Amino acid sequence: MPEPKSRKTPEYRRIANDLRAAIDRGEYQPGQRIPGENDLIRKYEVSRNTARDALAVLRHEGLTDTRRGAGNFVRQFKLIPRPANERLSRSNWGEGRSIWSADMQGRPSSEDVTIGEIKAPERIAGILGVPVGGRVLRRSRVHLSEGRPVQLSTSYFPASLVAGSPITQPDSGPGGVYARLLDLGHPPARFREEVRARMPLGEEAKALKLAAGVPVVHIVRTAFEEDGTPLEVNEMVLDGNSYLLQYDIDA
Amino acid sequence: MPEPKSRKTPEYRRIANDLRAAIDRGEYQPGQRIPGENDLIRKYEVSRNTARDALAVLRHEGLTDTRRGAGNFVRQFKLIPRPANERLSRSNWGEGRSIWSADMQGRPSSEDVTIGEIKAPERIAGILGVPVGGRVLRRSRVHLSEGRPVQLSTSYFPASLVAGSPITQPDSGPGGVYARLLDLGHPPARFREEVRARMPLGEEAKALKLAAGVPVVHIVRTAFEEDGTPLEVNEMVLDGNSYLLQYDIDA
DNA sequence: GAGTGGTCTAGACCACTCC
DNA sequence: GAGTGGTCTAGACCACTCT
Repeated sequence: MPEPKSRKTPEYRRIANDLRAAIDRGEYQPGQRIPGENDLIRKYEVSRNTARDALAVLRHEGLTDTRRGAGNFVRQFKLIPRPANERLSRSNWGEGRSIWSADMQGRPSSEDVTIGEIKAPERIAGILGVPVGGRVLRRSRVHLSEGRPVQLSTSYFPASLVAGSPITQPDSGPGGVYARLLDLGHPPARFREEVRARMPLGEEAKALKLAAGVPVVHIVRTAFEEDGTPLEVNEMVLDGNSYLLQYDIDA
Repeated sequence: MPEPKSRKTPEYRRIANDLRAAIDRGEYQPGQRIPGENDLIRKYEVSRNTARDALAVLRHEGLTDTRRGAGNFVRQFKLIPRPANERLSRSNWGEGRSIWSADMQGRPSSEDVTIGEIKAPERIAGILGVPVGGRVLRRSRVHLSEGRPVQLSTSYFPASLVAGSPITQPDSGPGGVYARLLDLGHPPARFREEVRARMPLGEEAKALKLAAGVPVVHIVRTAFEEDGTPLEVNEMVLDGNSYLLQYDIDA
């Protein structure tokens, strides 16, 4: 067979490298099936576990999807642009469009909205500037794109700030929660987003139907009033392969 | 796709869940060793591969590091803050501090700086507005934090723009390349960063010494002149577990 | 029904660290 | 040297898809 580039590269990695190179060369297009376990067993004369290990490398790199009973398929990445600055500009939410619908080009959708008052978790209390255990309103939702769950979002507000407002209702009305904060006399003036990449927890992987080897983007957004008072903390977990985050910055 | 948890969770997942729960409960602190293959074989009376599969789950979730001959250890996350807006403000690079040293609180370090003129790759040409195959200057470097490689960075400039300037030299001088663009009469006025999360390619994993199951953050930053002319494209690949990206946004 | 991947067992030899 | 994880073999039964 081909020359080992290094005596000590394990067989399963060499096989994985072969397959990856073939994908990069375009021999297997997105959505197409690549050779399966039995193909690799025959071609490379290895045991089943070694063939499996090779395929697992690609799966964990996020290059392929594995479908039981069918095979391994080159994954396709279609990115959802997420222009943070436009999304959060007052001219956007100030005029009856919600942040999320702006995202989806007029095809808003979310499900499993759950709302309730809870005792502030420590990290949220710290950001919102309320006592640990103080009351906060929690709004949780799953956002869909083309029927697929792509984002988990949980917002926290000081309970006293939003009591009795539509923010406590599943449908927060035109312009979303930021427009309602404006109605309450507390328009958000600045936002800060803190972004991390990590692997999903088991629950997140399930809720977002993530394939193995797909990282998530974890965003914590804080909305501030003009005077610097924090109004809302929004924790989001996005399918890392599906999103392209865009930020505009002035020099 | 949906998990048939109704009945049977595979044994290796149950073991992984047990271990994860113990880590979450704090029974194993960051840096501490968790039970190894042999421990699991004895405790759960499973074969070695099943025990290995359980440990692999945690490794691929990024929760543990595996050290050959030593064991599996709870990973510790120390985040490097990366405040994008401050980093890129003119008051920062305009006064002799480089973007990177601002990052590192006065402990700049980078290695393997490679500079050369190349023919513009397609995606770069498209952003910079130069013909495909046109000449661009490429500056590549590896950034270190505490001796550890944490970021790969490759910048592209239209070759004609920067010819003869210190930007073509390994040491671009005080304030870095943005200060030099100012000297050339083309100060950057706006930046756009496009952020994605994905699993590292083999080369990236090696260059950043990434453990298995650690995603990378892929950032493409474009610097624009006041009139919207693109001046530079900087492609960065960051250790996803090490960075906390911070963006400030006005409503 | 044939083929696929998911899980699991019970061995083996090796390279590495130092519990 | 004992213990650890890395790689590999050669079987097995199962659940699932339909290549």
